[in-house]
Amino acid sequence: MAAAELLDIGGPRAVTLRAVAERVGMSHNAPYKHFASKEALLASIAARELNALADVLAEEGRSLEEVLVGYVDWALRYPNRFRLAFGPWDKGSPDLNEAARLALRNLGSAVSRAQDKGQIRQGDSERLGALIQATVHGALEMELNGHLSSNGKHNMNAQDLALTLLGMLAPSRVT
Amino acid sequence: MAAAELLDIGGPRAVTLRAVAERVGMSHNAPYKHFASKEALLASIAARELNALADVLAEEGRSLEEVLVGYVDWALRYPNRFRLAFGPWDKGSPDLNEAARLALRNLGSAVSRAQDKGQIRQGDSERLGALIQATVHGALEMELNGHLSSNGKHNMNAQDLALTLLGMLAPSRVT
DNA sequence: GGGTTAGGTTGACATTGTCAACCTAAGGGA
DNA sequence: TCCCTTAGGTTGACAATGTCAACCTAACCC
Repeated sequence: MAAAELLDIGGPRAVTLRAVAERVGMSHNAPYKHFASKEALLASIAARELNALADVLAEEGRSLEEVLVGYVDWALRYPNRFRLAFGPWDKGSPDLNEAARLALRNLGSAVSRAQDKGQIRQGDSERLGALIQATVHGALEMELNGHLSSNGKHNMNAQDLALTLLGMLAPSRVT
Repeated sequence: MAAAELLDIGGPRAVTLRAVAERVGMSHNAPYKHFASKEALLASIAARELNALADVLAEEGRSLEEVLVGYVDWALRYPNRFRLAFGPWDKGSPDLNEAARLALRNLGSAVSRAQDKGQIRQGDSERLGALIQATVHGALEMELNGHLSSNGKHNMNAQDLALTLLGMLAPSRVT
């Protein structure tokens, strides 16, 4: 997808319908033969990215820790794709919402697996999964927006925070 | 600030230089006498909002739990201000970064106070603070973007997740 | 009193999303 | 075989928007 490349190179501002059209060697209105609007185009690549992310998260044989690190790596490598995929979607297209749900569900199942293996404490796995999602998501957003490094002396990063949370979720010996 | 009102009413798309100017009863170029660019205007209201948030977080006599709930309430009441304040700032203006640091520092001191009172476990307070920040931030963003309610059966919300995290950070009895 | 300047105005321009009208070639039924 | 639909593409136009330049005016200071 040409739009995703533009997004990677020049950020969201560079993703203009005309630039996308030119990049594919077509006239400025060609995109409208494939997408109803710019919003639709963006939603399309967002869904694409979310599905790719879901695949990564679903790879078998990975521990929860590895899954989280993979997630963080992906987001840091493609910050703009990450922001687009999880950004605000006024009228979420059905497949976009579906992809988001799938990605989060795959993360949730990794959490369940970790619980089964006794790596993190028992309890409402759905809530635990949401908690981990929120933390990783927030840590990523803060790191990407520079709200983490500017914070304290030892510059923290999203991966640190994710693993810290995992440590705190370790099964407490007595509680 | 007229821009903030436009932001509340019509979302980010409604915040246009010309609309702001018209709302103040001036010509379409008047804003340039006060702000160098639209970016600068947005950064200005973002800094304003962050300072207001910092004040709320700094109110004395509030427990960490109350501080977090206040934070969540503010973000949910003014979603667009929240997104703008913590959004990506390419070239962060100095006062904007300063305001962000202040808000986060106030949250951090609330964390330290909670540690002193024995409400949450000891340990690197800076890291714990960042962890809480990340979780609340991520939970808010997910709730605002509809990634939380669409997730599971019991519809979770940001406040739930924040309080859940606090519960997990309670001092473990034996560890 | 004259000049500087903060604040405001009008006019213009490039960019960008979007709509409308037109075109063309592929294919499918009559 | 011929017509007709249609997917995909093109050009031209338009409104909205950020931004620049030029001009204007009143206040204020030396």
